Amino acid sequence: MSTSPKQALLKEYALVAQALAAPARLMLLEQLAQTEAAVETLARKTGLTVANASQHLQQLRRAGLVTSRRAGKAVIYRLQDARAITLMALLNEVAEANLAQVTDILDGLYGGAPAPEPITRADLAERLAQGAVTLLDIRPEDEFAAGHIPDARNTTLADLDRLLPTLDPEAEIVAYCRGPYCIYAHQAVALLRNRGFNARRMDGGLPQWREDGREVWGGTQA
Amino acid sequence: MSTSPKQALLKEYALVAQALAAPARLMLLEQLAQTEAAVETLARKTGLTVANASQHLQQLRRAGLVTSRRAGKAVIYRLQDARAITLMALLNEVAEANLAQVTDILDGLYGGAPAPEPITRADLAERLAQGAVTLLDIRPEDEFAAGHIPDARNTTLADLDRLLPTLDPEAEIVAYCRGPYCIYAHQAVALLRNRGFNARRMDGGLPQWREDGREVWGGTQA
DNA sequence: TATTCATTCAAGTAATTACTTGAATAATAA
DNA sequence: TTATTATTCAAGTAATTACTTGAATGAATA
Repeated sequence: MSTSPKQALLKEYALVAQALAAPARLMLLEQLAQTEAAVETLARKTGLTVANASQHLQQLRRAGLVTSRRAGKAVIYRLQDARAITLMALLNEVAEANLAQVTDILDGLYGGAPAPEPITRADLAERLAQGAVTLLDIRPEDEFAAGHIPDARNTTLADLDRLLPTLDPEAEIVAYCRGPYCIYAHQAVALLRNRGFNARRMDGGLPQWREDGREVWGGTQA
Repeated sequence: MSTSPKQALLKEYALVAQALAAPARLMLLEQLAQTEAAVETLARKTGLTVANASQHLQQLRRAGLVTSRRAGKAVIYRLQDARAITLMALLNEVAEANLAQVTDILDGLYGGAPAPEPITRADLAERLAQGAVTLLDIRPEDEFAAGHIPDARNTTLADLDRLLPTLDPEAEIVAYCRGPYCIYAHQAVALLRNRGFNARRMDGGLPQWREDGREVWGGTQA
């Protein structure tokens, strides 16, 4: 009886925010926003040790953001609350709008030039329907396989050079990757613009496209 | 050059989440969502020491959520990014949806009965237009003066008893306070229902009503 | 049953965080 | 100028956090 209900509630809300307050956990959530996955997979993708990833995932679970189930020897984690995606996007928006460091880093990806405005998902959907864009999915093959925007071509950054000769120099190119934290799409756009292509980034990534309720090809995520 | 751009960006996003990850700072933000205020005022309202409040406010400023300006001897803090209000509401939603402790505490406010469903702001606006509801603003007088929902009557919890005889026992009563973290409205509704009144809580508080773009009376907040 | 593999637990360390106290700064008023 | 008031700064302490390492658990396979 030492804490008031108000104090107790605030502590719970802070617990949710706390879960989002470490780079390691943001990486894990970004990964889980693509598709559910086992601990070992998540650890490998994020560069964390397995024990460390496990502990972070448990913290996310305590905050109600993810759940887990056993599948044989493995434990599969998945997003429990879709609001996690919205929360992550908001953190990104607040940081981009108010923190000079963030715009500096993003400009740095374009060699110091200001980052070009992204195309909105609504505009992209329209231009895709007209067949007016070449869409590139800059994520590892397994994430592409687990779900991607219709008609997107999958390539990693490393393989992008090889793809260049097959791209129409006149066409509009749009690149996307995991979401607002992912810099692959930025890097792809920077490279393409350097080679004279008309390239832009999609605002957000696949999780946001999915959240919009738009069509997704591949995968079986509920 | 020891950190990649990705790492650096994640650290900034985590900084924003970190700002929300302490009960003290959530209280300050809740207060700032009512109206801008000086450090001493915020410290008094939240029960923090002045030095401690000042330090928390500086942390919120570093995260880009608030700004400050000098006004004579005082320093006035105010919300810098309206997304802070959305973020706080989302933390509340995630916690209510997924953390058993939270529903337990909320039910506790009603003596163990499940917390009654709140009325949405849209529904409330409609019923207010019909003159079909008595609306109670359960916040301190100064916050009411700084802005409130049209036609609301201001009362503190302590004074509610005295107000009871003037309330129509047949009328529908709606109570609201500071926002999703504020429990005054819960407590007022619990008391009113105990006395046989037909009372409900409004979903969210004044900041959410304002965010909706609805009319607000009093105050001069931009 | 014993072995293997994936995950979690437990203990330890270094770093960070919240809060306190008292002094320093900044603007106003006497 | 000196005094007053509001805020910030600086230093110290206790508590918490992230990460590592190695052992323990749980489920599947040989």
